[in-house]
Amino acid sequence: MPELPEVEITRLGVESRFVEKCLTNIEIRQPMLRWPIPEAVKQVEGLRLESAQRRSKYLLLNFSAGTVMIHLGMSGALRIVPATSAWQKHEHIQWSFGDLAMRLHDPRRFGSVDFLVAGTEHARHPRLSHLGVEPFSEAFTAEHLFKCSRGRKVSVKAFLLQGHAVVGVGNIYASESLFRAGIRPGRSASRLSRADCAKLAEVIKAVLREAVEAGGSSLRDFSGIDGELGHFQNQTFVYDRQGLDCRVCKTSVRRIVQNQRSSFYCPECQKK
DNA sequence: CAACCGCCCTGGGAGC
DNA sequence: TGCTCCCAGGGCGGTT
Repeated sequence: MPELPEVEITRLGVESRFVEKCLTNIEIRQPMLRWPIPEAVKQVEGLRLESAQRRSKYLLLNFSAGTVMIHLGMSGALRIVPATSAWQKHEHIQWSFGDLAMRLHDPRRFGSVDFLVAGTEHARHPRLSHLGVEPFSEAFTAEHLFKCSRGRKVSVKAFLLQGHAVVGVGNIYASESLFRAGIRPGRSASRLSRADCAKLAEVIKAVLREAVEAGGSSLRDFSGIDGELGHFQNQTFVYDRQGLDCRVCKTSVRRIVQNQRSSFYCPECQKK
């Protein structure tokens, strides 16, 4: 399930392989993903990939004519393949850089491919304009989290997932961060103290950084562009561990459902 | 605006 | 063995 660390792993892979290379061909096999892939993505054919950026969970591939914006949804991954190799099931689009190509593999097709014409600021794109701050940026502080959570009656878990305050924290890393901060997922965001926010900001950065170092989480579908699996899922404290002993205090980990989504927590370690 | 819910999609697992 | 049902969940759109 691609969250920020998985997208970052993918970005690093694309950057190391294809930046400065010429995108020789684009082939769309399944134009209908989350939204239809716009014809305009073809405009970058024949151009050099200038840089690979990430904003939230979006991968931004910059060319002189514009930016290709890729979202991996919840089952997407980019794969490196020889440009002429046979299409595999669930591979929807191919970007060839000479003999080597990159394909989007996404069984559930919750991912998307969009195009931003050059000259439009990334931040002004409707999908990007309402996003919160990047967790690794200087703007992500305890005070920022505190301010954003004022008046927010939603649970702190839902608050983190919304991405209005900070982006990139999905279901796995929200549960893990709240565990490390000792905060129950069901607690109202509005009731977080300054100290809670300080702790939460600190552990979110740590969890995400550790996940990037672990190559991300490969629970079901995710792998890096060379097929390498992440191993963060083996070191989670609570995520997907309902009924198992808490790694810290041996209490049984609980699973609850919030906003139709699973949350995991230790009732002993998370009392706040 | 906030809160909430339904929907998109497929594979995998449980239960019968 | 195969069927049916349910679940995984990010993000958007509609409603209250």
